[in-house]
Amino acid sequence: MKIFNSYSNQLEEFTSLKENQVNMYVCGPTVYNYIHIGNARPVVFFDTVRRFFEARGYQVTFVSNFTDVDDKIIQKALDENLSELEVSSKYIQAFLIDIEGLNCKTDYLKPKVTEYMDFIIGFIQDLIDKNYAYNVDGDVYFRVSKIDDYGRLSNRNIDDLISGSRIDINPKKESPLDFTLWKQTEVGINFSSPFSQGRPGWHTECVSMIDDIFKGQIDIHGGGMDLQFPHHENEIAQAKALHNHSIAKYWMHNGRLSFKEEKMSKSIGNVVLVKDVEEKLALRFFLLSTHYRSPLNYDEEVFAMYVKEWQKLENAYKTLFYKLDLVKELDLNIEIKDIEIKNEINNFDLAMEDDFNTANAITALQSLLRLINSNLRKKLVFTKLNELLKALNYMVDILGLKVEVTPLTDEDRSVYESWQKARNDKDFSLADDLREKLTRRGML
RNA sequence: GGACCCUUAGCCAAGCGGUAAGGCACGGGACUGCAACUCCCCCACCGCCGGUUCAAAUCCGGCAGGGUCCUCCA
Repeated sequence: MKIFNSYSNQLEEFTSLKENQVNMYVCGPTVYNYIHIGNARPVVFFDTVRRFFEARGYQVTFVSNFTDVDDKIIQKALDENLSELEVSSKYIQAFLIDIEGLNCKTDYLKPKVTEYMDFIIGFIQDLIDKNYAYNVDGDVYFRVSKIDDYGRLSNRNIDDLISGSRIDINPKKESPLDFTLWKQTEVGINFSSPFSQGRPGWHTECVSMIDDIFKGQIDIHGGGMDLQFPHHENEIAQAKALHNHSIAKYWMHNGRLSFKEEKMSKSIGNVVLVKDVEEKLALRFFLLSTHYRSPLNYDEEVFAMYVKEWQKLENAYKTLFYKLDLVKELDLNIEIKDIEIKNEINNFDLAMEDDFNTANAITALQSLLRLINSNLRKKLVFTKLNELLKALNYMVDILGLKVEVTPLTDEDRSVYESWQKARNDKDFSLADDLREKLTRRGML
């Protein structure tokens, strides 16, 4: 399996640090609002990565944090006259509902900054003790100059960064490149520490959590391309300072999602919230339709195409499943022997192994759908149909596009028979009633 | 000012030196009580100009258009 490693800037063969085990961490949301579809891209993508590793038999430990200490949360709390904790827990709930709708697994570790304060403070103290950080009037900064290959992950050199500076220089910092580990403040939620009353900087939370949870280097650290600099660069700097490693063996970054070629942002007013999207799994389909490192552009017409794609998948899945269940021929444990079907699975796997090329994996899925549909209109061969269903389940589980079906009851079966009979008898008004019933049941 | 990326048919999108996958839409067939679903066929010389090569969408250079980032926040 090949993964594009942002740290080395090239495609690398994947080998896990521990056999059959994948430890991965993905930067999670700052919980001060509902998430938009751009926020959903990394969530859906890395959920798919996880699913693929699991399908490959790896034991995956998946961690993604909630940033629940942050200026925006404080602002929101002030605006709505709530506590920061009330704000963050509201949006954590909302986040989990949203991603569940996108069929993302939610059984992962979800550390929160508020629950990690002691550890974060200890982590910062270690940096100070090792002389990688310094305290100026209660603010603690990281001394970037002590890290020799700072900029490696995001591919930039320090001189460019300094000369390219457009922001007023903070006179407290030794160097404009230094970043905040702890900020002294009594505004909003704050904590006591040996440095001052205040709160931690954003860049230090993920690395602290990884340190505590995994106790060492992890396999994969993921997040949006926009986090590469400075956030991930700064995380690496801290890990290098304390542990002399780059946190993760593989760094993965997904491309941004834009809206009609524009950045999706609240100031432009073009935000599409996940909770407002009706066809959630069509959204998942859409998000996986382009390779994860490429930019992805959303607009209603393009999305409508994927709604159609999703429905096509749904139709084929249901028809196949119910055709088999109708005659009690479902066999979910069948072994796939058919060459043609094996071939599609192989194409699917090759695509996923190629740096998670979901676009090509979807092509294999579509090809399988064509095979399914054409077999459904031929004389039914149950072994073949069961093999097709098994293959479909395999792909759809990995992509997280699972279609909901419920096993039929004998009553369902008799309604179906009556429908067939009515059609044969040319009793079309009865047939239409029954068809309506079957459609509502999801069988047609 | 600096760093970097993208440009493939009406639309979405693979491709990474060997002669353009797939999907949607369109058009033509088929299936069908009506409808939906579905099936088959058809549909591009890859932004422009030059270069390298036996061979380029794929490599190099220039031009045009679009986008991202640059020690503030995520």
